[in-house]
Amino acid sequence: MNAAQAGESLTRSVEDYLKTIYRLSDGRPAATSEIAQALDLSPASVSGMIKRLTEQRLLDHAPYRGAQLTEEGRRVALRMIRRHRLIESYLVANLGYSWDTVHDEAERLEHAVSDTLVERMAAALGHPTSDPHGDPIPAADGSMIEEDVVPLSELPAGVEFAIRRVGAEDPELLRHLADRGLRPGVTITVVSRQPFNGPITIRLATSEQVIGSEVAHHLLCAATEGSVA
Amino acid sequence: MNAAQAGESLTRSVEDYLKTIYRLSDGRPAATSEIAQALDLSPASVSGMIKRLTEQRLLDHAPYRGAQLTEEGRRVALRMIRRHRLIESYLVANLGYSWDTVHDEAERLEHAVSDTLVERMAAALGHPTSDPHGDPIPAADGSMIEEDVVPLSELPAGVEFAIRRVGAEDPELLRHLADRGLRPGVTITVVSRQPFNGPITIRLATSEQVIGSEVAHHLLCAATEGSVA
DNA sequence: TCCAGAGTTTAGTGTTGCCTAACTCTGTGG
DNA sequence: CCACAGAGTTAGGCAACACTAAACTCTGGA
Repeated sequence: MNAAQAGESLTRSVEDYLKTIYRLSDGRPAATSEIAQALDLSPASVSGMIKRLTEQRLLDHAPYRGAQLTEEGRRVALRMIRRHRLIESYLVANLGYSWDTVHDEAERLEHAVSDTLVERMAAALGHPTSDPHGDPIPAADGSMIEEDVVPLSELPAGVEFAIRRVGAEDPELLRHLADRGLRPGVTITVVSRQPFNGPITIRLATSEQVIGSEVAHHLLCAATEGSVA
Repeated sequence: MNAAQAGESLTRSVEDYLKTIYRLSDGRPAATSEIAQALDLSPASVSGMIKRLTEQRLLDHAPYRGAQLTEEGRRVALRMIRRHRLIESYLVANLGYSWDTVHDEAERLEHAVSDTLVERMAAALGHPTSDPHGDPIPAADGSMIEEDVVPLSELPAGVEFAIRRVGAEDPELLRHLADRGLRPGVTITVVSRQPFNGPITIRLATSEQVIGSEVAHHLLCAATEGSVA
């Protein structure tokens, strides 16, 4: 018997740790210092929590080797991500939030909503598969389809692509992008690119834009249906 | 400078204490044991919290004499009650909740939502003044109009009244009432009443019902427009 | 291969908020 | 008018989580 299956509610802290470790682990274990930085805590605090979570079988941990989610830990993390993204979607669709302001609200609500409420919101939205930033919403069973995407900064010129996801939370950046019509679903073509990470010129349906490479990094794209496979 | 004005967030516990003490105080201070019973905590824990809240100027407390909200404490309590009732209203109106299931969900959400979200929900509902149970929703400035009501158990026979509020949280009782069409807004007339707290017969628009005095206690009524003042 | 610095863990504290056990106060009945 | 039941408080613990300071371990470069 483990904590989550026993229906014991995990604390907000625990949920945040697991979510963060999920985000940081890309196959490899997450380093203590990485986690500390992401959560704005001291490494010592993280070390302590890692120990507790390892005892609860939510993490696997070898000292000095970083931490990795167990199957159960991953389950919890994906549940939190599902909640977060569905809440963001709901707030944008029904309560007048814009994509640059939903994050903080969802961050708090994700720890408070019941499964029932999450599923009601999902149903009200027609069971969406991605959130306002284009990030995929894990299914209730924990499965998630991660589309292959390429940062706009690495796109070849002259080929049509669609923006799929915007990998950013910073409200200012998000507003900057929204002002320029750069959102998931929008079709773009790189016209030209300057060397040394210089600005990139792209064509949208009705305009041309010049954007910096920093910004272009956050625009994750995939080939459109119509383009060459 | 006090805690709430400084924008420091109060803990969930503190918010619950203040809300409970508001509910229990009817002019008089709330007894430690009353609070303990309401929150399902030991009297010792409550004593400790009362001390801390008194230091924070959220309560006035004379040892062995119970606790009372300060102006600031009342402000916090009313804010929580506003949140709770608006959340309940929103969930019932927009997310398929029924009045017997909303309480627990609202109980958790009220601590997590931002003022922005609460006000968006209020706006989406058209700024309602009462929740699904008929309880008045405090205004954003903390003002609340408490209508004078009389329990159905004490109503005179033969005069038309309207159910205004249902003073109960118990889901079973709420379902029992809903099944019989006994909700806020419904017009009723007491037909007869048996002595010794016996059952009461009431007439509704299209039916007659016999209800126990226990249940009748929770149905809070007021004279209808049309009836004699 | 060794060692310096980066990274990690341990040790010791503080806060919140809960508990039980033991004590103290209050008010009422005899 | 005083003792005693019961309400209220204090004392002492514990668990979760955070911190700083100090000790330890790992690794890469000379």
